[in-house]
Amino acid sequence: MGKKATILDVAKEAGVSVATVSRVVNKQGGVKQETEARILAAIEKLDYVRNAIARSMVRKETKTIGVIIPDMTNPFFSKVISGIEQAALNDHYFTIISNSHESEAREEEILDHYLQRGVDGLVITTANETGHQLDAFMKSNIPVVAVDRQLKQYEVDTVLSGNREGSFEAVQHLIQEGFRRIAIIRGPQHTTPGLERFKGYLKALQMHGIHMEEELIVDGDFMEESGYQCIQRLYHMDHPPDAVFSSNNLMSIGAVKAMKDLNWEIGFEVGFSGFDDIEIATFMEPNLTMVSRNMEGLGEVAFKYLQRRMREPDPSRPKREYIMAPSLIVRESGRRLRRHV
Amino acid sequence: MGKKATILDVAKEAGVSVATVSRVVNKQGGVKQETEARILAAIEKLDYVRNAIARSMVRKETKTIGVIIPDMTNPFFSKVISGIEQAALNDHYFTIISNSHESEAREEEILDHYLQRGVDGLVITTANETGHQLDAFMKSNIPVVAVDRQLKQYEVDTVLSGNREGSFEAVQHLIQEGFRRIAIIRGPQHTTPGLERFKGYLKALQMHGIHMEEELIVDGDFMEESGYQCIQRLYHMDHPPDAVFSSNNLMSIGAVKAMKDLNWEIGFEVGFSGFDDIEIATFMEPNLTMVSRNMEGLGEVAFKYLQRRMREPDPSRPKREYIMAPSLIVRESGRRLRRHV
DNA sequence: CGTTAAAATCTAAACGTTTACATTGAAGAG
DNA sequence: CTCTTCAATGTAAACGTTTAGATTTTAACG
Repeated sequence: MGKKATILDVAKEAGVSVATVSRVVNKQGGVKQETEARILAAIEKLDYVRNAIARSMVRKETKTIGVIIPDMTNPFFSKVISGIEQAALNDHYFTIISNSHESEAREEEILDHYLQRGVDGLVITTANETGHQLDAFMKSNIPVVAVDRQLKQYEVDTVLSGNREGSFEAVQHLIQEGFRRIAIIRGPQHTTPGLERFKGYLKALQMHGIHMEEELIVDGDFMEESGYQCIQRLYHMDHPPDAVFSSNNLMSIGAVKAMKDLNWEIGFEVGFSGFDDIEIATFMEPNLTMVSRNMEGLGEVAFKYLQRRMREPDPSRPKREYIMAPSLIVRESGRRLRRHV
Repeated sequence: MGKKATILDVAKEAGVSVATVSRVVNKQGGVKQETEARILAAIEKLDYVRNAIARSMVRKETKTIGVIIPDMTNPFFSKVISGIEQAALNDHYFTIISNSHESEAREEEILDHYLQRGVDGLVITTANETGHQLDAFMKSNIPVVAVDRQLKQYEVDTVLSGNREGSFEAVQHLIQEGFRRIAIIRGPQHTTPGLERFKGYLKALQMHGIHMEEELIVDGDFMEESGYQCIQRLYHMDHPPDAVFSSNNLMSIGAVKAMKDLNWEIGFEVGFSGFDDIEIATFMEPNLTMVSRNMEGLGEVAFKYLQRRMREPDPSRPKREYIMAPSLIVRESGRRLRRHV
């Protein structure tokens, strides 16, 4: 196993200059058939493969985009990433992915790495929407798009889902089915999804003339365990709610687990709906009414936005905001069920 | 926004040579306190950030590893990747991830990209265990480790789970609970997990003197839909099985869905167990007995193996094989339940 | 055959680092 | 005062491409 063949080796082998080889490798045309054939043969013979690093060096582009999300183990993010990666690869871009674990420090570390590495673009679901962690990044004029959360300090394209609309529908559905004392398990209020979904909840109550009760609002952190805890809390209240809306997938899982453990029967004793569909939704008895969204689609749009910025860099072009409408999948958990005795 | 500052700009600003700057940036020592301070100041002033591309160019390493898996939307893989990424980032390596969608063509495309990009190592769950898709890759002496599937044509480190042991235990458990006509939904037999899990099934039958029935062996492709179809087929047989073992997570989901649709009551009419735990396992009534494994751990080990090869390249060092033992989580679906009438 | 235009090819600089080796200056030894 | 040593720093080549501009070849035409 000798050294790797370079473009110079190929040039020598084919008896031409490196420029000519470069032209055929890049399919730029302007090379005689015969010469091209000779070069192709040399490439084949020497197992030449073009060094993308050297190429990036002179072209000043890496054909790589960075993606930072809190946790790719969350099905929502893994699907979003999958959408991004798919769209990117079709456009011959690579995707570097890192988990921030919701840690701002980790996020900055990753950003610094990305900066050194020189990604052509960045997709981020930030751990902190109001922070300044992107200062250095912005200075270098690398396009950024925010997904699912906003970047309040910066003017960047953003791809969101209709958080407010989604939770509004889910809660309204509970109301229409006759539930009145509806609790919400909120997500962190300093995040867009957390806050907006709460607003949707409020709006639904208001539109139907239902008085909001402070004690029916409990706070989780978008993780499973907190969903579990919140249900425990609600169940043991003096006047438990007659329905619960959960603000995200992981908390819904925890919530449902708790209800099962408490034998708090969904549909019969308590109504339920939640944001983001989960695998278990269709398996439960009764099955669960959920807000569903096209996660892969979200990722695709994010890449499309990024792509545009990468192709036509123009910092003065105003930022765009894309909001993808979610849909409510009505199943049974939002209905008032009565047991046939 | 002017051009980015280079090491030369910093050198000029600080009134030293690029070599000295390089030395402080790389913390190599041998630089006078005072000089270092001046250089640090210049770096600060110019917002200098070292260009990793140029660095890679001369160091001939990219500090990047490539990961190819069939589908990161599958919770198993997303967890494995998460483990890899975590371990890699701790060691200051980046992780490039691509989905092959079980397509060999896609896989080769990705490999080619990785080759050009020059990853320092590769972790792969290959779409085709007997193919020659890595020929080009191997020529360049880049370390490779296979995860969850083997690379039959190549001598590479491999990280697997105890597929045979896992399914053996799961099936044995069914037997011990009194089931006799146990069907298996197999995965593709040209993959290690597919084949080995089948072998575990056979071994369990054999050890307990149970005669294997051809018709109880049905083939899926590790995807949800095939699990659904297989159950349909089994249910409508003249003599349906009294228990079913499913070879992977996605097929288990499909299987359970089908059983629900058919009203084929798990635990009462039919026993069930499956390889890889799934979220819904604990929510079902009865809940499901499953083989569970430490997926993040699998990823971590994969990186460790890769790391060793990257650090101490020695093609003659024999390949290693790590097999992580799974554990059976006994719940109710593997028991014979009787309804209290 | 000479001229010209177009096509094909070549030359060499540039990209931003790292690093082997060279140089400088100062301290210490004799 | 000269020689040696060592620490600090500098010089320049190398990494493997791309590409603008220069040069050569070919084809076309009269």
